[in-house]
Amino acid sequence: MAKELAKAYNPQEFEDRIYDFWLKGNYFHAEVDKDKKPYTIVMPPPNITGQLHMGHALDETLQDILIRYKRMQGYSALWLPGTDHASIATEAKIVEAMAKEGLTKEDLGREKFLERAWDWKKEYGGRICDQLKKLGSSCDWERERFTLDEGCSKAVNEVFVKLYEKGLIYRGERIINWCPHCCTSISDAEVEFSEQEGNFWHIRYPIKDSDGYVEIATTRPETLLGDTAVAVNPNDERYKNIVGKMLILPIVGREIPVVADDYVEMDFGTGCVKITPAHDPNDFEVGLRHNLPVINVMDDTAHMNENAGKYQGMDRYECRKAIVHDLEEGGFLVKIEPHVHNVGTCYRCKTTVEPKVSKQWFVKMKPLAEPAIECVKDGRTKFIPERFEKIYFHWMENIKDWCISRQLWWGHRIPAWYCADCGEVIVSREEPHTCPKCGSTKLSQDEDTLDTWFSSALWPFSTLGWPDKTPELEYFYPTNTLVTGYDIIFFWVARMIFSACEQMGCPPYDTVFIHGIVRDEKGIKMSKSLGNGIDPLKVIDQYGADALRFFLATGNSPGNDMRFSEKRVEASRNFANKLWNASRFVHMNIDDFNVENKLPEKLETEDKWILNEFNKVTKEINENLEKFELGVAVQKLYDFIWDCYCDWYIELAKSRLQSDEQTAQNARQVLVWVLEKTLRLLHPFMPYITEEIWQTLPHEGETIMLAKYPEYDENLDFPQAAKEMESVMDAIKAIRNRRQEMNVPPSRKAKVYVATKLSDVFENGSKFICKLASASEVEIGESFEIDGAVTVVTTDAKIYIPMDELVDKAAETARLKKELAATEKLLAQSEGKLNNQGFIAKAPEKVVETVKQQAAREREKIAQLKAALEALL
RNA sequence: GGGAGCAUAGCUCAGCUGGGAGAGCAUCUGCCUUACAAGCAGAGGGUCAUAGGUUCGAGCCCUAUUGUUCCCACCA
Repeated sequence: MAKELAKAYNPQEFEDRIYDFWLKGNYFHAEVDKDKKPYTIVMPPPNITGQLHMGHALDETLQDILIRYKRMQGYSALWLPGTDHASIATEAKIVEAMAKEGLTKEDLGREKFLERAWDWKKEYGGRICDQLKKLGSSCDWERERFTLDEGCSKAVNEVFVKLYEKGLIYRGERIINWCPHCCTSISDAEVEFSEQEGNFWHIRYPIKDSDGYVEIATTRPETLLGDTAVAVNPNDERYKNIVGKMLILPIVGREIPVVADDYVEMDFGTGCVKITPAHDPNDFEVGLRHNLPVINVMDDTAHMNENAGKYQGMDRYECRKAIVHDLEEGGFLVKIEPHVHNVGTCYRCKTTVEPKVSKQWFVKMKPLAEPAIECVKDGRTKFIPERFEKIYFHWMENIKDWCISRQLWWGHRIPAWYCADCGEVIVSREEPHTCPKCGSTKLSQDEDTLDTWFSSALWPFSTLGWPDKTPELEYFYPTNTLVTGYDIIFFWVARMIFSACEQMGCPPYDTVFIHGIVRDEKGIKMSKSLGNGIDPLKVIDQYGADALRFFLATGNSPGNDMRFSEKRVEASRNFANKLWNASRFVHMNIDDFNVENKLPEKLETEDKWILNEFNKVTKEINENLEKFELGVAVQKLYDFIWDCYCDWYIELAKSRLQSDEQTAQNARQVLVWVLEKTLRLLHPFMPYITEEIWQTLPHEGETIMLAKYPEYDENLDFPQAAKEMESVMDAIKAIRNRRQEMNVPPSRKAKVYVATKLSDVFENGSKFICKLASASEVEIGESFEIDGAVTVVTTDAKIYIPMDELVDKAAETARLKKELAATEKLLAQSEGKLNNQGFIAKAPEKVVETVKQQAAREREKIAQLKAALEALL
């Protein structure tokens, strides 16, 4: 490691080196250690197809802050990384690549296709992990997992078989969402609704053996081909007489019945609804109730099939046009009304999904949802922020069965086999060789794979070795915190919770820490199609990972979206630079001496002040971190480092560093001690720079990563000294302010007279007033009578600066009067409170005391101001 | 249709269990004060969306309203 700091802060020069140093030291690795308490985070596995984006950067940063904090607190802190096979996304990518070679999946066959997929995974699957490393992520790479690896696959089969045996997984013909582009079923959660402009086509359906007709309206005329009834409300007087009669389906000529069903709303449209059980979820239900035939009129790519007669082969939208045309020709079309409606689209490819009857595998959700609701209700798992619990409950309470089979090859193949001879369905952990029912060996495995989310739902325990009883599982499970965006609560969080409750008997973590999404500078969601995404790697190249992390941590409050802001990344980099330079200053002053990282016996007032401040901020940061208020914590650290340590303490220490050896040595020790502890406080947020600096300072241990996280220490409380120091600091600020107002350059020094009751305090502080308030000399007394002086009043002092030629008596008087009026107003407020019986009686004692002190200070200041005014006249 | 978030300085946002409004950026002024101009010292700028209510006390709690964003459901 570096022995000294480079002149300029240049994160590119050390970030990679430090990451390697951590890896070599194996510091990220967490072991089962009975002497330590475990703290576990499982990383939301990024897709192997993914490239690091700002959303990952935020998610990873928050996790790394938490895990580093806990590691420094002495936990055996495991952050378990991994990747997701992302069946649908990856398969699409490979199909796309093959298409360039003029190949299709079918050309290659399942086996060869999977070989290609695995090759692709080997080549690109690790890319996202390398990118995570750039951020400084301290995950345990030895324990890296993949949702399709052997262990996870074993867990998947185990769960599938167990649920099947319990009757919680079944196979059946249901209406599912079909994506004609991805050519697979997708779950309800994977359908996104988007508003689209369309039409209502009003169509006449003639009544058989009559001149009459009924009028229906539809947004999808092509589904007419699959109509098997028209429904009306049983209470609808208008249609009572035709219930049970037959209609002639226009164009097709098929006879379909009129049925009565409560599902139909009388007030909407014409009160008649065409029923297409094969292509609409509601119609499907109606069809079941009335025993209607189900006629599927489309194939897997949403082209019309053999049931569509002359329309066979047309795409669904071509067919729509053709049907409308033919209806018009046949005189069936009454009118066309423009209509905006919500259309379900595939979350991946945005193609309009086609509801379709299909034989699929489902998870029965109701029994699984109950314990998952319970564990959040009783507080075993809590969401931060809490409001997401409502969203979670709402989803869980209204959950429908989960369609888990996908017509894809890349994924966990469904562990079900069918007997060609007797039709027996065999669900088994291992491949069966004979049918247990008829003994046949003609068994074939189900062609489908499972929804990607089925395997990620098991992630918190499958990655720790389940279903085997491993020591890791025993020790690290249940995990502690899950960090993720609100956008995948349904996809993932909810499914993890019910899976864990079912398989493990307890929820997978105690806290779900939710963050928002990172938008672009204008507040628009970053997306590939808009091209407004900002590449975190480029930001890291330019400003350093620490700056990016700091920005992501500060801009953020739990559950809320944030905007990317290059200006703020730059400000974060500037903060790192500030810390860097402060550290260089410390080095300049300690390098030629033997300085221990230990507080000296004798502490000056300013030492006590900085220690008091440090202790205060340490306490607060710990509290904030425990409550997941990372943004608040890091803001406080920023203020402490910049304002307290750099702008004040270093400046206060400068004169001492020039003083006699013992005085200087004491100052050096305090400088080092506070800096070293402060670096620890900051380390979880800015791991690289803190390690780089820490290594050059006197320290114990190999790495700051494993240094103990500072805690509140009552021995560092110095309230009295802190107050005294602040009196002097107030005076300095007030003098600076006055000089600035009068445009006096710092180079022009002036003697300062301080009239105060706290003569010891100011005697001690006079060197600071000289240095920091451009005073040539400070004289302290009870009172002074000085002509032609500028007067500055603070609570504890009345200060005169004789600068005859600059003093404008009238202006001076006006200014003092203004300040007097302001202070009197404040005092009136304070006294108002103190005279209020309700306040005295009901406000906490502490608050009353504070107001009393305020009032006293205000009175003091008013007295000073009045005296100063009098002196002027 | 149901639900949620947000509304605070010119801009972007913090503000933790109610107890004298903050930061970054921008603006203005003065400084190369030997760690830092990616800096130092100062200044201006806010009826905390609106109207009620609870309370000794409200940016924070309650009710309503307006604007805005999002989630869920979905009537053919």
